[in-house]
Amino acid sequence: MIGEKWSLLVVRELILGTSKFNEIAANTGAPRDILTARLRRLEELGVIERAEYSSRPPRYSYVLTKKGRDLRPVVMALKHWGDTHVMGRVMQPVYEHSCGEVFAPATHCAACGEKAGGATLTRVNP
Amino acid sequence: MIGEKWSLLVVRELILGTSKFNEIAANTGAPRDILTARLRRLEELGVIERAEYSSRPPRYSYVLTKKGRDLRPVVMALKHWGDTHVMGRVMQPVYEHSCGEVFAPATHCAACGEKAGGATLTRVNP
DNA sequence: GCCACTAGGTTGGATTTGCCAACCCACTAT
DNA sequence: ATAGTGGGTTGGCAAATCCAACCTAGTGGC
Repeated sequence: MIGEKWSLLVVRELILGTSKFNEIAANTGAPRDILTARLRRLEELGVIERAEYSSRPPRYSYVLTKKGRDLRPVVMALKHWGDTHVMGRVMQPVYEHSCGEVFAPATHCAACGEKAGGATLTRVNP
Repeated sequence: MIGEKWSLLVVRELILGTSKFNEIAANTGAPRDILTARLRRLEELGVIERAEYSSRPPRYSYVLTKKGRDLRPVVMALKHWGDTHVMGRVMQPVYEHSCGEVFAPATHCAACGEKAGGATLTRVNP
């Protein structure tokens, strides 16, 4: 669903607050025709919604649905991975947590709240 | 890097413990020639490693490097999203956390350890 | 009234990528 | 002798992508 080229980049842009067609095109580098196709597809999948913010001429802004917003952990985790393993330099922070520190994601167990590292997880039905 | 078609599915398989070419091909559904290209690419990117487990005839197993293993949070988050929003049914569990419960990922702040929800994050330099 | 510019696309044609079935080689097992 | 396994490679075709140019319907400047 979000594995097609450009789709997750579109979601990233919407998470970051971009909402207009041309901005998304510029920030992702996606060709405009492909971008149109992806936006339509993401809309029909219920990941994003199109809101008309002007009629005559018709102008639309794109926003995430709940389903789309729930992809934030995925994008955050991927960004963290990219910062750590791909970019050779420290990236400027994007989010700050309510504790006051720059936000970096850590995966915890939803049931107990403890950090979930390699050894704390065991496969079921191997 | 991992946005090409099949790449992240390959990583998923390796995370789940699959290591042989034919198994990866069967579990992902990727065409064999494309799979070959992806495996070579992931190897040169340092995400996976090829280990010869038999010479004459040469046979290889594929394993994740540290860089590749660090993608687990991404795959976990994506699986969680898919289970919640795409699959209409409850999936059989894959991991169990050391606390004894079925594992579901939750994103916390790496600095303070508190859960990181929508309102606890604020953008820096909007 | 004329020109340039913005926003959100659509179109045509070239290029790239992906898919599939078939084939290959070097073994092993029956 | 035959079939099966493992890890590929090859050729031909279909589909997706890319890019530049174009379109429509406005707005702003002079």
